[in-house]
Amino acid sequence: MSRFPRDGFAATTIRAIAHDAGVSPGLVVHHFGSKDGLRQACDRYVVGKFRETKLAAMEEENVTNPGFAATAFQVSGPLLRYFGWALVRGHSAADELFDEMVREGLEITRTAVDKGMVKDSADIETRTTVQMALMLGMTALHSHVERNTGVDPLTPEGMARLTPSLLEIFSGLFDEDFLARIAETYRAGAEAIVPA
Amino acid sequence: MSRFPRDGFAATTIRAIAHDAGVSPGLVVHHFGSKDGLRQACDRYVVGKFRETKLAAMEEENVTNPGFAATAFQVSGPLLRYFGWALVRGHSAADELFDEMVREGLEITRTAVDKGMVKDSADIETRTTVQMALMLGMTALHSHVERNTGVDPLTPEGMARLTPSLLEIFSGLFDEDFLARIAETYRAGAEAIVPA
DNA sequence: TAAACTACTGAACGTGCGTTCAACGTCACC
DNA sequence: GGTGACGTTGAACGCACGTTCAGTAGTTTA
Repeated sequence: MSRFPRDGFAATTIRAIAHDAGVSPGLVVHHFGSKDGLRQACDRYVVGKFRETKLAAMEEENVTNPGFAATAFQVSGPLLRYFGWALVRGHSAADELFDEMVREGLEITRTAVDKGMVKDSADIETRTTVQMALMLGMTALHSHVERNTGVDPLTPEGMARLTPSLLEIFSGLFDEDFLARIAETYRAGAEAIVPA
Repeated sequence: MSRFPRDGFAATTIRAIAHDAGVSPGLVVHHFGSKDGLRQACDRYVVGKFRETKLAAMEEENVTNPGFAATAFQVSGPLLRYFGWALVRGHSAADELFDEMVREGLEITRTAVDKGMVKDSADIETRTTVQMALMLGMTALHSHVERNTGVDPLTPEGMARLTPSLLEIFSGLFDEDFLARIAETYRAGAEAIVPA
């Protein structure tokens, strides 16, 4: 999980993974069938964990638009790093999760529009998809954000530090009162992570 | 340039590239020194082309915030696809171009803020960096946008179709009059690409 | 005309990879 | 105590890769 996004699939050898785990290369194949089987197992694990956290976040009704940002606080860095990698590489499990997130984001947005929290759109499906791609795309480029701001967006501290900017950028989507409310929610969340 | 982003670096063989070009594997090495030399030559070419287009776009003062969107209309798909790939893989040439784009974006934004076109921020550096990562990150996830909307954001048609959503999403950053003005500019640009 | 250079080939080399497999120890179960 | 299943090893196999190199043909230079 840590080697694949860092070194790439082909450059990551079964031997290296086995060495990390303190076992023999043969055992890795014995358990996962092949190198690709191991990658698929990683996919399943990461996507599963992501899904869990996402469900938990939605149950708390801790959802705003983009719903993702609320989730991101609670998903650990390596998981996000792997998910970003899998998205760029087009792994089917990651594809499905992306589509699922778009569908859920759409549902959430529609509800929020009905309640007057989020502004309507001539093409809400496209807007939601683009928004999801923007947010997840930024996580895929986390290293560049880190180099230019000094904080890694894949850490809770980073997310807390970057949220004010994200809220400014997306502010046009929200009703003013609602924006003030979620800004306050985020501020409280951020302070819990990085005490002022 | 087309194989690296599509198949990955390691999965792309010199033999396959040579076959595409109708030459022998030896010749590829003869010209570029090594496989990595070829990759660096691709980097240089793409980054160079990108920089040219970017400069041209700036000279026309066809710059809005995000300055990138205006450029994107004019950069071809394969170039953007390669740049997105290089960004995710952290090639040094792509890193440098990203940082350069952030610096220029910052300059443009500051000018626009002074003119009252774009709203000010408590942390304009961070906001601009995040904005750039969002836009370029979306291009790295172009396949997911295509799957969910039916249009490839890396084509002029795709950009034209997605721009209304992008303008909605970023609308909070702009002065209202200015927003109406760039919406009109984009509409004209889009119609030139995809006649209504 | 001779020499040097350049573009290019195709066979060969060595390496590191994913994968296979026979063998071994350790349990649980009958 | 015997038997089978399981986790594990390490040596070995075969393959595909990046790279090398001697050689050829055509073109430029002197």
